[in-house]
Amino acid sequence: MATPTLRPNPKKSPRRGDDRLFLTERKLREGAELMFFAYRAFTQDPDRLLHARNYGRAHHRALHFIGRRPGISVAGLLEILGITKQSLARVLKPLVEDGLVDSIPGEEDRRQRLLTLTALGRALESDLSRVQRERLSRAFREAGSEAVAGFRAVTALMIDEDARDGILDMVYGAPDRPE
Amino acid sequence: MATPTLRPNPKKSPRRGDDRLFLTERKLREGAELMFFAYRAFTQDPDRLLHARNYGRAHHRALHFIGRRPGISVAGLLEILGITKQSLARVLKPLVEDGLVDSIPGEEDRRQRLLTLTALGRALESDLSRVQRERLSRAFREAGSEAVAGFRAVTALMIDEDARDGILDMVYGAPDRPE
DNA sequence: GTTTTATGTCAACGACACTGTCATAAACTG
DNA sequence: CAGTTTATGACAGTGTCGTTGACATAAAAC
Repeated sequence: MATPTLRPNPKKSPRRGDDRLFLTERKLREGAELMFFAYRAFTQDPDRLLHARNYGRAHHRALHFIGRRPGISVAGLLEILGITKQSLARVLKPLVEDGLVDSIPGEEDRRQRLLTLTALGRALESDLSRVQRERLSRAFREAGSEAVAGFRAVTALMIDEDARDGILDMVYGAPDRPE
Repeated sequence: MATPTLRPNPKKSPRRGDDRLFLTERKLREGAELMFFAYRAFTQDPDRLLHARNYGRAHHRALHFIGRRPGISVAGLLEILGITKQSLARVLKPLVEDGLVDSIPGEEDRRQRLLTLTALGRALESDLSRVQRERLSRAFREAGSEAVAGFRAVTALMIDEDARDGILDMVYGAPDRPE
Protein backbone atom coordinates (compact mmCIF):
# COMPACT_ATOMS: atom_id res chain seq x y z
CA MET A 1 0.00 0.00 0.00
CA ALA A 2 2.54 2.48 -1.18
CA THR A 3 -0.26 4.71 -2.33
CA PRO A 4 -3.33 5.14 -0.20
CA THR A 5 -6.68 4.80 -1.80
CA LEU A 6 -6.81 8.00 -3.72
CA ARG A 7 -10.08 8.96 -5.07
CA PRO A 8 -10.65 11.88 -7.34
CA ASN A 9 -12.61 14.34 -5.36
CA PRO A 10 -16.26 14.24 -6.24
CA LYS A 11 -18.25 17.42 -6.16
CA LYS A 12 -16.48 20.65 -6.75
CA SER A 13 -19.04 23.03 -8.14
CA PRO A 14 -18.17 26.50 -6.95
CA ARG A 15 -21.36 28.11 -8.06
CA ARG A 16 -22.03 29.56 -4.64
CA GLY A 17 -18.34 30.32 -4.29
CA ASP A 18 -18.64 32.44 -1.21
CA ASP A 19 -20.41 29.95 0.95
CA ARG A 20 -18.43 26.94 -0.18
CA LEU A 21 -15.22 28.83 0.27
CA PHE A 22 -16.14 29.81 3.78
CA LEU A 23 -17.00 26.28 4.68
CA THR A 24 -13.85 24.96 3.16
CA GLU A 25 -11.68 27.51 4.88
CA ARG A 26 -13.34 26.75 8.14
CA LYS A 27 -12.81 23.03 7.73
CA LEU A 28 -9.19 23.63 6.95
CA ARG A 29 -8.74 25.71 10.05
CA GLU A 30 -10.42 23.02 12.09
CA GLY A 31 -8.17 20.43 10.52
CA ALA A 32 -5.08 22.42 11.39
CA GLU A 33 -6.18 22.82 14.97
CA LEU A 34 -6.98 19.14 15.27
CA MET A 35 -3.52 18.38 13.97
CA PHE A 36 -2.00 20.58 16.64
CA PHE A 37 -3.98 19.17 19.53
CA ALA A 38 -3.70 15.57 18.33
CA TYR A 39 0.05 15.76 17.95
CA ARG A 40 0.43 17.23 21.38
CA ALA A 41 -1.59 14.38 22.83
CA PHE A 42 0.21 11.86 20.67
CA THR A 43 3.62 12.73 22.08
CA GLN A 44 2.76 13.32 25.70
CA ASP A 45 2.83 9.76 27.03
CA PRO A 46 6.26 8.79 25.70
CA ASP A 47 7.52 12.25 26.64
CA ARG A 48 6.67 11.54 30.22
CA LEU A 49 8.59 8.26 30.25
CA LEU A 50 11.52 9.85 28.46
CA HIS A 51 11.75 12.74 30.84
CA ALA A 52 12.02 10.36 33.77
CA ARG A 53 15.14 8.92 32.17
CA ASN A 54 16.63 12.22 31.12
CA TYR A 55 15.96 11.62 27.48
CA GLY A 56 13.85 13.60 25.06
CA ARG A 57 11.65 13.11 22.08
CA ALA A 58 14.62 12.89 19.75
CA HIS A 59 15.88 9.85 21.63
CA HIS A 60 12.55 8.18 21.11
CA ARG A 61 12.67 8.79 17.40
CA ALA A 62 16.18 7.40 17.13
CA LEU A 63 15.28 4.30 19.15
CA HIS A 64 12.17 3.78 17.09
CA PHE A 65 13.82 3.88 13.70
CA ILE A 66 16.84 1.88 14.80
CA GLY A 67 14.41 -0.72 16.09
CA ARG A 68 12.58 -0.61 12.81
CA ARG A 69 15.70 -0.93 10.75
CA PRO A 70 18.32 -2.84 12.70
CA GLY A 71 21.74 -2.34 11.18
CA ILE A 72 20.85 1.05 9.74
CA SER A 73 23.79 3.36 9.15
CA VAL A 74 24.10 6.79 10.67
CA ALA A 75 23.52 8.30 7.24
CA GLY A 76 20.39 6.22 6.77
CA LEU A 77 19.02 7.36 10.08
CA LEU A 78 19.84 10.97 9.27
CA GLU A 79 17.86 10.75 6.09
CA ILE A 80 14.79 9.38 7.83
CA LEU A 81 14.89 11.86 10.68
CA GLY A 82 15.71 14.84 8.50
CA ILE A 83 18.01 16.44 11.03
CA THR A 84 21.67 17.33 10.96
CA LYS A 85 24.52 15.05 11.80
CA GLN A 86 25.28 17.01 14.92
CA SER A 87 21.74 16.89 16.15
CA LEU A 88 21.72 13.15 15.75
CA ALA A 89 25.14 12.75 17.34
CA ARG A 90 23.98 14.56 20.44
CA VAL A 91 21.17 12.06 20.79
CA LEU A 92 23.03 8.95 19.69
CA LYS A 93 26.08 9.35 21.87
CA PRO A 94 24.30 8.96 25.22
CA LEU A 95 22.23 6.11 23.83
CA VAL A 96 25.39 4.21 22.92
CA GLU A 97 27.12 5.14 26.15
CA ASP A 98 24.13 4.05 28.19
CA GLY A 99 24.10 0.73 26.40
CA LEU A 100 20.80 1.12 24.59
CA VAL A 101 22.28 1.14 21.12
CA ASP A 102 25.13 -0.86 19.63
CA SER A 103 27.29 0.90 17.09
CA ILE A 104 29.40 -1.53 15.12
CA PRO A 105 31.54 -0.90 12.01
CA GLY A 106 30.09 -2.22 8.77
CA GLU A 107 31.71 -5.28 7.26
CA GLU A 108 31.59 -4.13 3.69
CA ASP A 109 32.27 -0.50 4.43
CA ARG A 110 34.09 -0.14 7.67
CA ARG A 111 33.59 3.61 7.77
CA GLN A 112 29.96 3.03 8.54
CA ARG A 113 28.58 2.59 12.01
CA LEU A 114 25.70 0.20 11.89
CA LEU A 115 23.19 0.77 14.64
CA THR A 116 21.14 -1.81 16.48
CA LEU A 117 19.19 -1.83 19.70
CA THR A 118 20.55 -3.76 22.64
CA ALA A 119 18.20 -5.68 24.90
CA LEU A 120 18.10 -2.58 27.08
CA GLY A 121 17.31 -0.43 24.09
CA ARG A 122 14.53 -2.74 22.97
CA ALA A 123 13.08 -2.63 26.46
CA LEU A 124 12.87 1.15 26.51
CA GLU A 125 11.65 1.36 22.95
CA SER A 126 9.00 -1.15 23.82
CA ASP A 127 7.85 0.88 26.82
CA LEU A 128 7.71 4.04 24.76
CA SER A 129 5.86 2.56 21.86
CA ARG A 130 3.47 0.78 24.18
CA VAL A 131 2.09 3.92 25.73
CA GLN A 132 1.93 5.61 22.35
CA ARG A 133 0.22 2.61 20.79
CA GLU A 134 -2.31 2.47 23.58
CA ARG A 135 -3.46 5.98 22.78
CA LEU A 136 -3.48 5.35 19.06
CA SER A 137 -5.21 2.04 19.57
CA ARG A 138 -8.05 3.61 21.53
CA ALA A 139 -8.48 6.25 18.86
CA PHE A 140 -8.40 3.75 16.00
CA ARG A 141 -10.76 1.37 17.70
CA GLU A 142 -13.30 4.02 18.63
CA ALA A 143 -13.12 5.69 15.26
CA GLY A 144 -13.54 2.51 13.26
CA SER A 145 -11.63 1.06 10.35
CA GLU A 146 -13.06 3.36 7.72
CA ALA A 147 -12.05 6.39 9.70
CA VAL A 148 -8.59 4.92 10.13
CA ALA A 149 -8.29 4.48 6.38
CA GLY A 150 -9.20 8.14 6.00
CA PHE A 151 -6.68 9.14 8.61
CA ARG A 152 -3.98 7.22 6.81
CA ALA A 153 -4.86 8.73 3.46
CA VAL A 154 -4.94 12.30 4.72
CA THR A 155 -1.73 12.10 6.74
CA ALA A 156 0.09 10.44 3.85
CA LEU A 157 -1.05 13.17 1.50
CA MET A 158 0.24 15.87 3.80
CA ILE A 159 3.77 14.70 3.11
CA ASP A 160 5.62 16.40 0.28
CA GLU A 161 4.92 14.62 -2.96
CA ASP A 162 8.64 14.35 -3.69
CA ALA A 163 9.36 12.51 -0.48
CA ARG A 164 6.05 10.71 -0.14
CA ASP A 165 6.74 7.46 -1.96
CA GLY A 166 10.04 6.94 -0.20
CA ILE A 167 8.50 7.54 3.18
CA LEU A 168 5.47 5.38 2.52
CA ASP A 169 7.68 2.57 1.28
CA MET A 170 9.45 2.72 4.58
CA VAL A 171 6.30 3.00 6.67
CA TYR A 172 4.41 0.24 4.92
CA GLY A 173 7.23 -1.74 3.42
CA ALA A 174 10.07 -2.79 5.62
CA PRO A 175 9.45 -5.44 8.24
CA ASP A 176 10.49 -4.89 11.81
CA ARG A 177 13.21 -7.46 11.52
CA PRO A 178 14.53 -7.94 7.99
CA GLU A 179 14.89 -11.68 7.51
CA MET B 1 5.69 -6.16 20.48
CA ALA B 2 5.07 -5.93 24.17
CA THR B 3 4.74 -9.70 24.16
CA PRO B 4 7.47 -12.08 23.00
CA THR B 5 6.86 -11.45 19.32
CA LEU B 6 10.47 -10.65 18.74
CA ARG B 7 10.98 -13.15 15.97
CA PRO B 8 10.78 -12.46 12.25
CA ASN B 9 7.21 -13.54 12.65
CA PRO B 10 6.51 -15.76 9.67
CA LYS B 11 2.85 -15.91 8.75
CA LYS B 12 0.96 -17.18 11.70
CA SER B 13 -2.24 -19.07 11.60
CA PRO B 14 -4.69 -16.60 10.09
CA ARG B 15 -7.71 -17.76 12.00
CA ARG B 16 -6.25 -17.28 15.45
CA GLY B 17 -6.42 -13.96 17.26
CA ASP B 18 -2.68 -13.83 17.06
CA ASP B 19 -2.68 -12.74 13.49
CA ARG B 20 -5.28 -10.09 14.07
CA LEU B 21 -3.13 -8.76 16.87
CA PHE B 22 -0.07 -8.68 14.69
CA LEU B 23 -1.86 -6.79 11.98
CA THR B 24 -3.24 -4.34 14.48
CA GLU B 25 0.12 -3.75 16.01
CA ARG B 26 1.60 -3.16 12.61
CA LYS B 27 -1.13 -0.74 11.71
CA LEU B 28 -0.54 1.12 14.93
CA ARG B 29 3.14 1.45 14.21
CA GLU B 30 2.33 2.67 10.73
CA GLY B 31 -0.12 5.16 12.18
CA ALA B 32 2.45 6.49 14.60
CA GLU B 33 4.99 6.93 11.84
CA LEU B 34 2.45 8.64 9.63
CA MET B 35 1.69 11.00 12.47
CA PHE B 36 5.35 11.86 12.79
CA PHE B 37 5.97 12.46 9.10
CA ALA B 38 2.68 14.28 8.56
CA TYR B 39 3.24 16.65 11.44
CA ARG B 40 6.72 17.44 10.22
CA ALA B 41 5.32 18.27 6.81
CA PHE B 42 2.42 20.16 8.34
CA THR B 43 4.65 22.62 10.15
CA GLN B 44 7.39 23.13 7.61
CA ASP B 45 5.81 25.80 5.42
CA PRO B 46 4.87 28.23 8.20
CA ASP B 47 8.17 27.48 9.90
CA ARG B 48 9.98 28.75 6.84
CA LEU B 49 8.06 32.04 6.83
CA LEU B 50 8.49 32.45 10.57
CA HIS B 51 12.21 31.87 10.46
CA ALA B 52 12.60 34.63 7.91
CA ARG B 53 11.07 37.04 10.43
CA ASN B 54 12.94 35.71 13.43
CA TYR B 55 9.89 34.15 14.92
CA GLY B 56 9.22 30.53 15.73
CA ARG B 57 6.41 28.06 15.85
CA ALA B 58 5.22 29.31 19.19
CA HIS B 59 4.63 32.76 17.70
CA HIS B 60 2.47 31.18 15.03
CA ARG B 61 0.36 29.40 17.61
CA ALA B 62 -0.11 32.58 19.61
CA LEU B 63 -1.08 34.56 16.53
CA HIS B 64 -3.44 31.84 15.43
CA PHE B 65 -5.38 31.57 18.65
CA ILE B 66 -5.48 35.31 19.25
CA GLY B 67 -6.88 35.64 15.74
CA ARG B 68 -9.39 32.95 16.53
CA ARG B 69 -10.45 34.50 19.81
CA PRO B 70 -9.96 38.24 19.61
CA GLY B 71 -9.99 39.73 23.08
CA ILE B 72 -8.75 36.55 24.72
CA SER B 73 -6.98 37.02 28.03
CA VAL B 74 -3.46 35.85 28.74
CA ALA B 75 -4.86 33.17 31.03
CA GLY B 76 -7.21 32.00 28.33
CA LEU B 77 -4.42 31.72 25.84
CA LEU B 78 -2.27 29.88 28.35
CA GLU B 79 -4.97 27.32 28.84
CA ILE B 80 -5.35 26.65 25.14
CA LEU B 81 -1.64 26.45 24.46
CA GLY B 82 -0.87 24.38 27.53
CA ILE B 83 2.45 26.09 28.21
CA THR B 84 3.75 28.10 31.11
CA LYS B 85 3.25 31.79 31.63
CA GLN B 86 6.92 32.45 31.03
CA SER B 87 6.99 30.55 27.77
CA LEU B 88 4.05 32.56 26.54
CA ALA B 89 5.49 35.83 27.80
CA ARG B 90 8.65 35.30 25.85
CA VAL B 91 6.62 34.88 22.70
CA LEU B 92 4.01 37.52 23.39
CA LYS B 93 6.34 40.34 24.32
CA PRO B 94 8.03 40.70 20.91
CA LEU B 95 4.69 40.31 19.17
CA VAL B 96 3.31 43.27 21.13
CA GLU B 97 6.51 45.29 20.73
CA ASP B 98 6.57 44.63 16.99
CA GLY B 99 3.00 45.81 16.70
CA LEU B 100 1.43 42.51 15.71
CA VAL B 101 -0.65 42.13 18.83
CA ASP B 102 -2.55 44.69 20.87
CA SER B 103 -2.65 44.16 24.60
CA ILE B 104 -5.32 46.24 26.28
CA PRO B 105 -6.60 46.11 29.84
CA GLY B 106 -10.00 44.55 30.29
CA GLU B 107 -12.88 46.87 31.08
CA GLU B 108 -14.57 44.68 33.62
CA ASP B 109 -11.38 43.32 35.12
CA ARG B 110 -8.57 45.73 34.57
CA ARG B 111 -5.93 43.25 35.67
CA GLN B 112 -6.49 41.32 32.50
CA ARG B 113 -4.66 41.99 29.26
CA LEU B 114 -6.99 41.32 26.39
CA LEU B 115 -5.17 40.34 23.23
CA THR B 116 -6.11 41.16 19.67
CA LEU B 117 -4.27 41.10 16.37
CA THR B 118 -3.38 44.38 14.75
CA ALA B 119 -3.60 44.78 10.97
CA LEU B 120 0.05 43.78 10.86
CA GLY B 121 -0.61 40.75 12.99
CA ARG B 122 -3.53 39.71 10.83
CA ALA B 123 -1.35 40.03 7.77
CA LEU B 124 1.30 37.69 9.13
CA GLU B 125 -1.22 35.27 10.54
CA SER B 126 -2.90 35.21 7.19
CA ASP B 127 0.36 34.43 5.40
CA LEU B 128 1.15 31.67 7.83
CA SER B 129 -2.22 30.04 7.73
CA ARG B 130 -2.35 30.35 3.96
CA VAL B 131 0.67 28.16 3.34
CA GLN B 132 -0.50 25.70 5.94
CA ARG B 133 -4.00 25.64 4.52
CA GLU B 134 -2.65 25.05 1.03
CA ARG B 135 -0.97 21.86 2.14
CA LEU B 136 -3.98 20.72 4.12
CA SER B 137 -6.27 21.66 1.29
CA ARG B 138 -4.36 19.53 -1.20
CA ALA B 139 -4.40 16.59 1.19
CA PHE B 140 -8.12 16.96 1.96
CA ARG B 141 -9.08 17.41 -1.67
CA GLU B 142 -7.07 14.45 -2.91
CA ALA B 143 -8.18 12.22 -0.05
CA GLY B 144 -11.87 12.99 -0.44
CA SER B 145 -14.49 14.01 2.05
CA GLU B 146 -14.96 10.58 3.59
CA ALA B 147 -11.29 10.30 4.33
CA VAL B 148 -11.34 13.77 5.85
CA ALA B 149 -14.17 12.72 8.13
CA GLY B 150 -12.04 9.79 9.23
CA PHE B 151 -9.06 12.02 9.80
CA ARG B 152 -11.13 14.32 11.96
CA ALA B 153 -12.54 11.47 13.99
CA VAL B 154 -9.19 9.84 14.63
CA THR B 155 -7.33 13.02 15.52
CA ALA B 156 -10.12 14.10 17.86
CA LEU B 157 -10.04 10.73 19.60
CA MET B 158 -6.32 11.02 20.17
CA ILE B 159 -6.94 13.89 22.55
CA ASP B 160 -7.31 13.05 26.24
CA GLU B 161 -10.90 12.30 27.00
CA ASP B 162 -10.91 14.78 29.87
CA ALA B 163 -9.85 17.66 27.68
CA ARG B 164 -11.51 16.53 24.47
CA ASP B 165 -14.90 18.18 24.77
CA GLY B 166 -13.45 21.51 25.73
CA ILE B 167 -11.01 21.45 22.86
CA LEU B 168 -13.56 20.32 20.33
CA ASP B 169 -15.94 23.03 21.46
CA MET B 170 -13.23 25.52 20.71
CA VAL B 171 -12.23 23.97 17.42
CA TYR B 172 -15.72 23.56 16.06
CA GLY B 173 -17.56 26.12 18.07
CA ALA B 174 -16.30 29.65 18.16
CA PRO B 175 -16.36 31.70 15.00
CA ASP B 176 -13.30 33.57 13.83
CA ARG B 177 -14.90 36.86 14.52
CA PRO B 178 -17.51 36.75 17.23
CA GLU B 179 -20.51 38.77 16.17
C1' DG C 1 -7.76 44.82 55.37
C1' DT C 2 -6.12 40.64 54.08
C1' DT C 3 -6.18 37.35 50.52
C1' DT C 4 -6.59 35.79 46.00
C1' DT C 5 -6.11 36.53 41.11
C1' DA C 6 -4.07 38.16 36.64
C1' DT C 7 -0.20 39.47 34.87
C1' DG C 8 4.69 40.66 34.19
C1' DT C 9 9.55 39.91 35.05
C1' DC C 10 14.06 37.91 36.20
C1' DA C 11 17.27 34.10 36.55
C1' DA C 12 18.47 29.58 35.40
C1' DC C 13 18.14 25.29 33.01
C1' DG C 14 17.43 21.64 29.47
C1' DA C 15 16.12 19.69 24.95
C1' DC C 16 16.66 20.01 20.31
C1' DA C 17 17.16 22.09 16.23
C1' DC C 18 20.73 24.95 13.37
C1' DT C 19 25.57 26.46 11.16
C1' DG C 20 30.33 26.09 10.51
C1' DT C 21 34.79 24.06 11.15
C1' DC C 22 38.11 20.45 11.82
C1' DA C 23 39.80 15.55 12.18
C1' DT C 24 40.09 10.78 10.84
C1' DA C 25 39.67 6.64 8.50
C1' DA C 26 38.23 4.18 4.73
C1' DA C 27 36.76 3.87 0.10
C1' DC C 28 36.96 5.28 -4.53
C1' DT C 29 39.27 7.18 -8.70
C1' DG C 30 42.50 8.56 -12.15
C1' DC D 1 50.16 5.65 -5.73
C1' DA D 2 48.15 10.25 -5.03
C1' DG D 3 44.17 12.81 -4.54
C1' DT D 4 39.31 13.10 -3.66
C1' DT D 5 35.13 11.78 -1.76
C1' DT D 6 32.50 9.60 1.86
C1' DA D 7 31.09 8.28 6.66
C1' DT D 8 31.54 9.51 10.93
C1' DG D 9 32.83 12.02 15.18
C1' DA D 10 33.74 16.16 17.72
C1' DC D 11 33.78 21.18 19.05
C1' DA D 12 32.07 25.95 19.32
C1' DG D 13 28.36 28.90 18.97
C1' DT D 14 23.33 30.25 18.27
C1' DG D 15 18.29 30.26 18.71
C1' DT D 16 13.60 28.57 19.92
C1' DC D 17 10.83 26.83 23.19
C1' DG D 18 9.71 24.33 26.89
C1' DT D 19 10.52 24.02 32.18
C1' DT D 20 10.80 25.80 37.50
C1' DG D 21 11.01 29.07 41.09
C1' DA D 22 10.94 33.57 43.04
C1' DC D 23 9.28 38.13 43.25
C1' DA D 24 6.43 42.50 42.09
C1' DT D 25 2.21 44.89 41.19
C1' DA D 26 -2.39 46.04 40.60
C1' DA D 27 -6.99 44.97 41.03
C1' DA D 28 -10.65 42.12 42.51
C1' DA D 29 -12.89 39.49 46.14
C1' DC D 30 -13.98 38.28 50.75
